[in-house]
Amino acid sequence: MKTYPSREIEAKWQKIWEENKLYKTPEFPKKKYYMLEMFAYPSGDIHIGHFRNYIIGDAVARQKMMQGYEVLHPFGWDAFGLPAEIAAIERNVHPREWTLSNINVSRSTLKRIGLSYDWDREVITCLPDYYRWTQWMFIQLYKNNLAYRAQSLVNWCPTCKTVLANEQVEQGRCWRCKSEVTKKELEQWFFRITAYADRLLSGLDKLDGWRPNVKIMQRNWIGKSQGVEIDFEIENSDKKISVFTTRPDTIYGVTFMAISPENQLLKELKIDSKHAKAVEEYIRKSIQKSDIERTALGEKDGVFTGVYAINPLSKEKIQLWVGDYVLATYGTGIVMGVPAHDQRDFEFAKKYKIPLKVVIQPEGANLLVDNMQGAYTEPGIMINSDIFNGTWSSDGIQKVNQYVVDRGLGRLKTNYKLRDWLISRQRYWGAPIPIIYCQKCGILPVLEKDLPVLLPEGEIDFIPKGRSPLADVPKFVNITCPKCKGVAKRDVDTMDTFVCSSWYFLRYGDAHNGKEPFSKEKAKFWLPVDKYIGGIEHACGHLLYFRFFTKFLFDIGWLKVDEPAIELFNHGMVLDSEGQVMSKSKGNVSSPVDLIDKYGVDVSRVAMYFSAPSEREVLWSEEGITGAKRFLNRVYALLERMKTNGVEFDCNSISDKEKEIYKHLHRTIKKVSEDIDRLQFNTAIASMMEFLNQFETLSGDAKIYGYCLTVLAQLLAPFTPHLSEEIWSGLGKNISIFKCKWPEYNKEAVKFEQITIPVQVNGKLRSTLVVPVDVGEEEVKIKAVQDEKVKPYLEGKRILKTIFVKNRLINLVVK
RNA sequence: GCGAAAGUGGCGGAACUGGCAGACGCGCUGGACUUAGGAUCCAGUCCUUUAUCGGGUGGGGGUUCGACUCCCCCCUUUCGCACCA
Repeated sequence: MKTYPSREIEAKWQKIWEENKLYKTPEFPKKKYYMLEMFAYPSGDIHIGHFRNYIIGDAVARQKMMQGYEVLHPFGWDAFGLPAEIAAIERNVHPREWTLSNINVSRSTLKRIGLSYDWDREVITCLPDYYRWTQWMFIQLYKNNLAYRAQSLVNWCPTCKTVLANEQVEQGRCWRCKSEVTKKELEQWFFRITAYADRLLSGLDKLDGWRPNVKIMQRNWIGKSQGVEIDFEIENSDKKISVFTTRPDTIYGVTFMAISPENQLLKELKIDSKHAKAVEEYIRKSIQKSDIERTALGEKDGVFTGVYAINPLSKEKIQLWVGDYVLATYGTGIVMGVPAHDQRDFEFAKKYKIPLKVVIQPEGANLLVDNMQGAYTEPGIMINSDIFNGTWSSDGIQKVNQYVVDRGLGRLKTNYKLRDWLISRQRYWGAPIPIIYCQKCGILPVLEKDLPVLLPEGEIDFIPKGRSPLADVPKFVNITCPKCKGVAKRDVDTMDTFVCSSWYFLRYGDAHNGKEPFSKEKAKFWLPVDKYIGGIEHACGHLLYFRFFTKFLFDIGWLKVDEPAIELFNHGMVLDSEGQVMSKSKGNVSSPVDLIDKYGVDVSRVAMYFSAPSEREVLWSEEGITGAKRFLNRVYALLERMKTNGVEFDCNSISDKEKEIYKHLHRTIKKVSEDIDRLQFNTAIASMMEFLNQFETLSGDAKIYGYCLTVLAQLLAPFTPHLSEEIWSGLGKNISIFKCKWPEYNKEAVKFEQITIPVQVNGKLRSTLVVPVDVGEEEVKIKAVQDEKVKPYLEGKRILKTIFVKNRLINLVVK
């Protein structure tokens, strides 16, 4: 058998699709479906992982088209950002040039794959007609007090020489260059995402179409925890310091307090000369440490300040220590140390010989301070706790809270791990922050009519120096104040790329709007996204940010929905055949271009779909291609073998064998339809292979031949669009297969007339019986008992019980 | 450490609500057709056995007439968070 002419077929159909604008989405169609895949970062040509992501979305989009939906299936480029800038510096070209040329290469690859994108809606975030509206978003956030500038301790990447958002620090390292992240005190712009913490959390409960793991990751990232803030007085001072705790039931066990070295309160405390030097030294050393040095491995350390605090409940005098195991940015930055009931405090106290005090006693046991190998953190009975003695600790939490609140010793508090989103970057390649600093008028947002604030082109030295390269462009920096017309300066930082990608999905519905980011009507029509497909690596970054933007735009009346996507699907990664992540440095990157050059698009697609279910990772090797190639060759050959004309046939005049095949076909329609719904493409294809195996036994002049081929072409169309179109036109159709209705299965035909059911004796398979479908227990039992293979197992035994499941099995329990 | 997912032939994987484990494909073995086969077609392919019997879904226990599937304990792998008080 010759290989089918994939190259010609692909070129032919891609041209026809383009000429007929098959994938152009109309403006306000009757029945909409928004199929979105995460847009691409143009750091080179697209790789095999993109290929997988996009062909998954493409299959869904195509099936939806065939089901009568007008599908919004757009594509775009996340084109600003550090990686492009770094690559451009390495190659000594302008980031813009580098980015746009990558986009051109990648776009033409995507077009060669023949994906069903409406290219008229393409979005490129680094172009002024897009980033103008990114800046507009900033200004709306600013006007609503959700963008603010603050001096704070921020994550600093010493290699990239820029600050990073919390979400961009992975295990203490920069998400891009993997350098250890340090802290720096800087004044920066933040988005107040924490104002939405509760809604971002509760909104997750409504997202039934999101896989649970992403929701769990977001929940953990938001990290809501309810507790109480308790005030401690300082001895010989009128100052008070507060701690946050979720275990107020252990309050009588506090034997020290620890404050983080960065805490500003340290400067206000009166530390005597005996301790001051050691404290200062300790603070200096801690702040220099990287996050990794401070958190991982090493044992906890600290230094005593000489200051004492008073426990507001027990009135005991306790030592105040500085310890860099205390996080500066969580709670109040001060913790109460309960070494008997908190493992961290336990380690710290052991090291510095701080006393332990047991206040929670496990039921029926007696903890002895001297014998404790670790903290006891489980619930128990409160002891040594004055009026609370005898209370079960989990009830004690409520009671102590009440006590504290009633006496004004503290207040209930909810804390989140989620921090505000730091969005300024000291780099060139991003959307400039649209803010003006006027000596007289202060901080002013750029007037909306003056947008975009253009990124200066031309001779710019964008090699990182630790300050934004824009600071060195006087033409950019120095302007007149829009209010007083006096001397003013622009903000010289650019925005985190994740700001650009937080709203791109809204632009697709109205990609060329020059007056607004998007029209409200169009957004109302297209949103929410029906299905969003992308990698799971964005779980706590982009996928949180775009929810935040959606909620914000909902609040200010631009959107009618407050969650962006109904369904989220995270496809698995594509790894090399040894299970390694593909990367340029390892030289194990597979290119989809090589693949489609060698085998054709449809064969490559089938090989990828068939290799694993979509959510699972794929160890990619070309070995799997063979099966896909054979399969499609055999499908193509069906057309040449056909000797009948047309697809009509009379149900009453077909042979039994044809009837069998007809029924098999309808079971296949059912299976494929259901499998596409749950993105189980591997089993959808397997079922079509099974059908093909039977179909091939049919002679070319069989009455149902044409009909079977028609339906098979349709079922295959989401996966092999080019081949399906070719077969379709070969069958005499003169309209695209994607404009024709997706086949529906005949409910009668999918039923079996006869089925084979297993006969078990004591749960072990002994025989099988062929019986009419829906037959009753008695009839099956009679047959089963008489079965030659079953008989020996019944000899001399009594049937105690018969388990019969209709159309499933019969099990005889004997003794 | 905490959280999540997963562990099935030589390999990728199937078995959706407990009901014939290994669909479908790759690979392999044998055969056919061929000057040739890295093309195609046919047959076989979990282990053991000539066949039956028996065993078998990471390991151990349990529930059940019946467990890859449910429950408990353990092991391994991958991912996420990582001193969040």
